[in-house]
Amino acid sequence: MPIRLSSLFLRTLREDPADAEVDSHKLLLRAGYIRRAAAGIYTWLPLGLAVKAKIEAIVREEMAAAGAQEVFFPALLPRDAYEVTGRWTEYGDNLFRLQDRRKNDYLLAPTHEEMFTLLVKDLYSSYKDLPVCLYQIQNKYRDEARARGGLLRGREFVMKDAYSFDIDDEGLKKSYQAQRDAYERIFKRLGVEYVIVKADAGAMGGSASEEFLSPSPIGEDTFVRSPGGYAANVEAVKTPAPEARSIEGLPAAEVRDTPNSSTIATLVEAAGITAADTLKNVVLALVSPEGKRSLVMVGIPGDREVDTKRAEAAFSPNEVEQATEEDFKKYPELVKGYIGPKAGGFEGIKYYVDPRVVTGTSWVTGANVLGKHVFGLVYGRDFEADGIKDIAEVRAGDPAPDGSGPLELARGIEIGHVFQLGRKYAEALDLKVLDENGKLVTVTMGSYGIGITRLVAVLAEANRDEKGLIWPDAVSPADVYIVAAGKEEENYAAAEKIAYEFEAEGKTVILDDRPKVSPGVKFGDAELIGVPYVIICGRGIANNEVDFWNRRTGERRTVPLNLVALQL
RNA sequence: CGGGAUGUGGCGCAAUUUGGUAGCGCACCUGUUUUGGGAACAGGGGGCUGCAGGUUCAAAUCCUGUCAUCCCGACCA
Repeated sequence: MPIRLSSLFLRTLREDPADAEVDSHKLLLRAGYIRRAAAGIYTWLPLGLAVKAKIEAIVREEMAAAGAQEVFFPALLPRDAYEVTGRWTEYGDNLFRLQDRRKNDYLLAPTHEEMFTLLVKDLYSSYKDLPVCLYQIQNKYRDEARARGGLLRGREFVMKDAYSFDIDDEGLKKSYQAQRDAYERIFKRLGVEYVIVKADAGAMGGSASEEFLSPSPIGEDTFVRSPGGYAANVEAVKTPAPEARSIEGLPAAEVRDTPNSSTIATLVEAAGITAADTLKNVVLALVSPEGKRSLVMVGIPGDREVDTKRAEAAFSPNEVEQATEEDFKKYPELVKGYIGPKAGGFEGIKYYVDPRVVTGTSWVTGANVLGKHVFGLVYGRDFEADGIKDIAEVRAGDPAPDGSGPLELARGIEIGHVFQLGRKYAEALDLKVLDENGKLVTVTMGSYGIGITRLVAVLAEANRDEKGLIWPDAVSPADVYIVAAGKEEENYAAAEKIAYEFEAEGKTVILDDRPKVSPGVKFGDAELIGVPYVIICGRGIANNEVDFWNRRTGERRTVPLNLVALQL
C-alpha cells in the first residue's frame, strides 16, 4: 500500500525550530521524521522510522553475510554484571542508574559487553562451539554531559553491537577482519563517506582498534591523515621518537637568571631562543575512577600545548584535570612558571616526558627557583623520566608515525568502531571453554559497533540542500514520491494507478493525494521530505504525460505515462 | 562541571525596559472562490505566560527560589 499523505501522521514545519542548530537536525524536525521528547531523546515518526528501518535492514543483511546471529538483550540490567568488570564505577556519571521498589540497583545499558559474555558463558563450554559472533540492534543509554546536534549525540540512541568469541588470537583476527569487511560493505551500500582511522582503545581495554569516521565539519572527533594513507584519531597518533644522540661534547647545563619569564612566550623573548628549544613542564591532576586525586608532571616541547583528549587517553582510566592552586599549595617545591625536572624527582609526583625528549636532546627549562631557568639540560645526562607520555597536541604538518608524509587534520563523526577486546571481559566474567586437550582456556573477544540513529543524522547531514533532504536511494523512506497536482479528478486517478503499478513491482511509494492543497505546498513538502525521485501527475495527464523529477540533480522532464516505470 | 542565552496557544515570535483585560504570522476548523511553486476573503477554536513563593488594589512584566532547554568551553602553566 502506498503511504498516503492525506492520512500519514505528519506535519511539516515551515520554520526552523528554535532549539535546533545543526542543519540535519533542523530538516529532520521540519520534514517530520523525528520529534524531541527530552534533551538528547527523540520520538520517531513514521517517516523517520522508515529510514531507520532501511538502515537496520542493510546492517542485518551484512551481519548475516558475515556469519553473525541476532539476539536481543534487555536495556534494563541489574548492577551485578557491571560490578564484576568494575564498570559500575568506571563508567562514572555517564551511566543511568536506577533502583527498583526493593532498592536494588539497576542500570540502563550504555553497551552490552558483559551481557554477551555471560550469555555465551551460560550456553557454551567447548572449543567446538567457537567461533561464534552475536549481535543485536538495541537502544543504548548514556547520560551525556552534553547531548548535541539532535540525533548526533543523544542520551538514548540505537546501536548495532556485535561481539565475536574465539578460542585464540588468530581466530580473533579473522573475526575482526570479517566484521571490518562487513562494515565497509554496509557504509558503501548506505552511500556514506567514511575513513578508517586507528583509534585508542581507551576505557574499553583491549588492543587493536579502528574507528569508521564520516568526514564532516560538524564532527566531534578530530583525526589526522597523511598523503601516504595513514589515518588515525588524534588520541591514537603516536609521535615518532627521533634517534637518540650522542651526549659527548654537549656543553654543561647552566642556570641563568631569567626574571619575569614565567611563561614560554616571555622566556623566548628574553633569552633569544625559540619555543621549541624549551621544555615545558605541565602539572596535571589525575582523578581515578574511585575519585582519588594525584599529581603528575609531564615535560613537553614548549611550542606545544597539552591535548586534553590525548592526555585522557594516555592516563586512562583516570580523568585528567589542570592542577589547581590547592594542588600547588601541597607542593611548595613547585615554583609556578619555573618548574623543571629535578634530580630524584618530586616526592609523590611521577615525571613523564614527550617522545621527542630522547637521550642527547638539550633543553631550556625551569630551574625550580623563582626567576631562574636552566639552559642546556640534556636528557640522559642531566635528567631522567619515569616514562613517556604522548600528550602534546598533534599539529598539521607533523610527520606521520609510519613515515607516510605530513599529517593533515580533519573533523569526523564516528559511525562505527571495531576492536579486538581480547580477554578483559572473558577473564573478569570467567568465560572459559575446554580445548581439544580438555584444558580450560579463556575465550578472546572482539566488539563491533555501529551507531544506527547517528547514521540517520550523518546521512541527512551529507545529503541535503537549502530546500530539504535528499536521501540516498538505499535509505529513502520510499523509492518514489508521487504528487497529484491540480484539481482534476484524472490527475488523482492517474497518480493512484501509477502508485499501485510501482507497488506491484515491489517499489515503495509515497503518494501526495491531499485534496485542496496547492501545488506549491506539495512541491515544497516533496523537496523537504527528500525522496530522490518524484513523479508529478498534473496538467500533463490530459496528454498522458507526467513529469519525472530527479530531486538530486534537479532535472525535470516530461515522460509518457506508459514509460514512467522505466525512469527508476 | 564552568560560561552565555532563552522559557508566552502545535511552531516561529511580540508585549517585560515604564505593572493595568495577552497579541501577530504560520498551522488548525467552517464557508465561498482559487489550484504547476508555500492562494484570497469572511468567520472561528485554542494560552493559568516553565514551576513555586513573595511584593502590589493589580504581575507575562518587579523580587526570591527552582526546574527545563539551547549554544560555547572544558581549562593553552
